[in-house]
Amino acid sequence: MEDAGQGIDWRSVCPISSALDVLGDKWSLLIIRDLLMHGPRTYTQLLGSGEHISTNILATRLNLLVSLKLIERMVPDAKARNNAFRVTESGAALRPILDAFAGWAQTYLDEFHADMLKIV
Amino acid sequence: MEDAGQGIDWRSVCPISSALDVLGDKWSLLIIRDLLMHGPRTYTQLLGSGEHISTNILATRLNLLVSLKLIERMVPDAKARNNAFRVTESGAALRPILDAFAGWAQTYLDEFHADMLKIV
DNA sequence: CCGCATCCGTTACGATACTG
DNA sequence: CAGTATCGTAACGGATGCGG
Repeated sequence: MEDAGQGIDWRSVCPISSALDVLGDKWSLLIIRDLLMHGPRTYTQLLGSGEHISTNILATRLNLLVSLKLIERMVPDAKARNNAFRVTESGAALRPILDAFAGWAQTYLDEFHADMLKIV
Repeated sequence: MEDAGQGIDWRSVCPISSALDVLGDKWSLLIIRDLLMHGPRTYTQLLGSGEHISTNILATRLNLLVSLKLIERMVPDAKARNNAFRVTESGAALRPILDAFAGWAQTYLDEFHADMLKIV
């Protein structure tokens, strides 16, 4: 499958809306988070990441993120086994956004989620 | 319904994960965007916003965002008719994140979505 | 074993009709 | 105007199977 933006139904021409068409789900940004925090990680390593994503969802998300070039395989033309994923420039550019989400949550979600980590 | 964080199943203690437990969907941040761009807006005005959210989804999201204090009604104890929603401090604090999403999309989604607005 | 794909029950979403 | 009720569809989530 060599499609790219075809997989996405862009709701409008608004850039914010378009960003959410790609990242507006519960898993994509967590995958990016794991790759940014730990460096390259394999499929199985990503499966073990704290929150519990199921196998089919992870595979689907990884394919989408690869097709949109937010992440890539370390060895492009090797077989999947132990061929870790890493962020591209596009994915790495999301780091400030993830940091901002963390700060926002610590400030404004504290009263609703007392167990949340205070320092990252 | 006077619940708050009970409505949310927090997946982990990670602040990023927790932020996405609240905002990790296709509509919540778009509602915040509309309120930040246009100021207070009524239910019907929000319904008319470019992307087409359906009535039940909007009502559900508004209730969740109110319960988590990201938005509030202009006149707390008045009836719903013409009682617009506005962002609280919590919701307003998301403005830099939305701006960052816009910039990211314009830079990295351009090749997949040529019609996207270049300037906001 | 690792990296998925498939099957299937459950949940969320989305469009439309309808109500106070 | 501001929602709720209903119902069909799509996405999710867990279990399992299977090739390399």
